Amino acid sequence: MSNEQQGSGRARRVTIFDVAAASGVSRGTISRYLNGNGYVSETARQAIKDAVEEVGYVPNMAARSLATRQTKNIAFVVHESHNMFYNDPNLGGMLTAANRVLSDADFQLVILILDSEQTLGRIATHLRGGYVDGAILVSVRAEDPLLDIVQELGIPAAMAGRPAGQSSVPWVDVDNAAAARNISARLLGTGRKRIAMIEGPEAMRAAQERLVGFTAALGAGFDADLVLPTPDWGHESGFAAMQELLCRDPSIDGVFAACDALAIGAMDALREAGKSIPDDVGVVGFDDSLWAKRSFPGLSTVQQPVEEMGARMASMVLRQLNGEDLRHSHEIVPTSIVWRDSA
Amino acid sequence: MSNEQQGSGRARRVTIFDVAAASGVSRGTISRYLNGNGYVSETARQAIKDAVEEVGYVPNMAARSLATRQTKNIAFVVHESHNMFYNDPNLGGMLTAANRVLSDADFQLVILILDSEQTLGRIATHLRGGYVDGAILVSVRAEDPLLDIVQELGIPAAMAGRPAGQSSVPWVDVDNAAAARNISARLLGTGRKRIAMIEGPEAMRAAQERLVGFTAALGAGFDADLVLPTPDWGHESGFAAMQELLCRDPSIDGVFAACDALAIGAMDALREAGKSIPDDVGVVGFDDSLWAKRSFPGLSTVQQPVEEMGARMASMVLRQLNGEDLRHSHEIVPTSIVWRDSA
DNA sequence: CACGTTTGTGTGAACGCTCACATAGTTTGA
DNA sequence: TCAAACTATGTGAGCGTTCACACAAACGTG
Repeated sequence: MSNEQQGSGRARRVTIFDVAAASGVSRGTISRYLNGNGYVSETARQAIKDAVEEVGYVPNMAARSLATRQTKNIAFVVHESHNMFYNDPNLGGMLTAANRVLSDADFQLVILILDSEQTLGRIATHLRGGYVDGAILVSVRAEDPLLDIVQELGIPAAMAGRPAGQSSVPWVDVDNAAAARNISARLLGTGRKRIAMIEGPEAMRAAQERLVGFTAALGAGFDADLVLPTPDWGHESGFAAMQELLCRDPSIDGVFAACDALAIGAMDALREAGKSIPDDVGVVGFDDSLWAKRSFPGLSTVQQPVEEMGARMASMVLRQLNGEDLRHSHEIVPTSIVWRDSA
Repeated sequence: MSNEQQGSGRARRVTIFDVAAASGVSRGTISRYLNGNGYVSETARQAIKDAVEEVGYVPNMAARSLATRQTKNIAFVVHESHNMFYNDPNLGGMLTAANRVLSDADFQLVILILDSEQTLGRIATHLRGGYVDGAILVSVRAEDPLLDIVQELGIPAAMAGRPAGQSSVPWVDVDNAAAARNISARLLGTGRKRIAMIEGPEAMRAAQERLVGFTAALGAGFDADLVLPTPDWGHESGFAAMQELLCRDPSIDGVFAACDALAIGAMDALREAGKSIPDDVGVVGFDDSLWAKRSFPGLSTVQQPVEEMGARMASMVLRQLNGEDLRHSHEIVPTSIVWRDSA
């Protein structure tokens, strides 16, 4: 059934020479046929095709990479410590879309997980060692060493989210301010009078931008006392922030949380305080993560066009591979709102 | 700040020859130093170390792979269509653990997503083209072409879950029957009298095994009428199955669902039927997925030792790389129970 | 002190591919 | 009709490593 040699010694690999022998055509022509450049006659074409089939030839990537200096691999680097990898469907969407775009261009996406100093070194080696032709970076943190590495290497790259420091790596991000303004306006439209915002870590750009949108939406109804930053984006922080907000003003009837996890935490706190959602208080979030889908009641939130982002990052890398200079450029993609039952 | 050449032409790569020139030592010695085999004097060692630093040398993986016929890469192949990638924390745990084990052995994990016929072909090429030395397969489906490819190629591999057909690829799985028996017994221990099971797709081994455990736990209290298979593992199927079960016997006071999604669906159906959980009916699931954590009330379920599984698969691959013959072998790992509020 | 061992080093040939160049036949066009 | 294209093919060199082998020095040991 299987035709590989078993047992003693490693079987000699099938090489382009075998195809040459079987087809009666030279290496050069076969290479041209395989890579689709240069002239190959119809007869040769057919002979090669049959020979490839006959001997079971598969090109050796290492040899090809060595000769061409490219691998047809693109890295998708994920910070595991951000933990988004498992909880965040956004990441999955980006992955899928990027994978599709790259596949179409005959590139293979390889995902690298960054979860320790040791891994950082290995990934750096991976990138500069010529395993990949380009990189897509997601969940990049402020002052990320990865960013420096990619920049220094000068390999084609793209990242999700606006970088914290200055960096030449092109990025794609959503219009946080517009999204925040839209969903806040919609929450306002349900007749709420006292709307609070759980801001997220105030040092982070995304949090700041979302606050801008929130402020714009509320206009005169804005009250700085009802905006509370949190140390992180986590569920527990949302819980604590909501408790604090309720202390400040028990009459709060609407909450915009800067991410879904914060919103879920806030809902838990509200429930514990005896508030009903959405009757007493309307809650909206940001991200459209799994939590939003499975929370009770379903969380109204901002849906990020993650597929779009993934696809754009992929094509940014591809374009750079094609010689375009995309340094310092960026793209902003629009969001939409998913309205469920929490407001 | 950055020292790479900009602009015209591609910069010549730094090779082992540059290190040789800078250190006054030959290629051979440098190679021995880098790979840690053979003799290298302390003086040479130091000189090489300095030279590597000085010229900024990083070994070229393609060249190394070509010469050694190995890549130090292990593939982690995921069926995207199973959609577990995004929803299932189990997968994330396996990934992390496998990554850790492989990193320690100086291997790099690369994740490949299988989401179409086209991708299948590409991945097959990737595997046989010599991009990786081995593969870890998760969410393998019955009659998976991937399994055939891996087997035919004869590359070191390991998979999660007992394969449906016969296959020589070693696998790791949980003791489904024991886990099902344990959690069913525990549910029984809460004083339930009429316990139903939502079995899952009855053609699937995991479903069958869990049924065996369930039957064993119930003993004389078992009633075949209260076991219902479903067409798939989805939430909607759980909902429908629960409705059917309630028709058959409205006095049901306990439900064991063969996976969390089914359990969540069942809970929704129970709620709709006016039953309170856990007072009227106790519900338990299987998997400890995100759904279980965020459901309301929190779902009591079986926790799979995913890290353990990931680590074991990784070391299975490593051991095969080391020459061990693991074909037709397998390992069973024990589960634990996470008791929340749904029963 | 001659001889085997251990320690250390350099060199040529792979590894399997692509690319540039050389060569040659076959069309075109003035 | 002869040169300038276009079409088609083969060949040698090179991509950057490792590995086997040859060699050489230093070190016991009988």
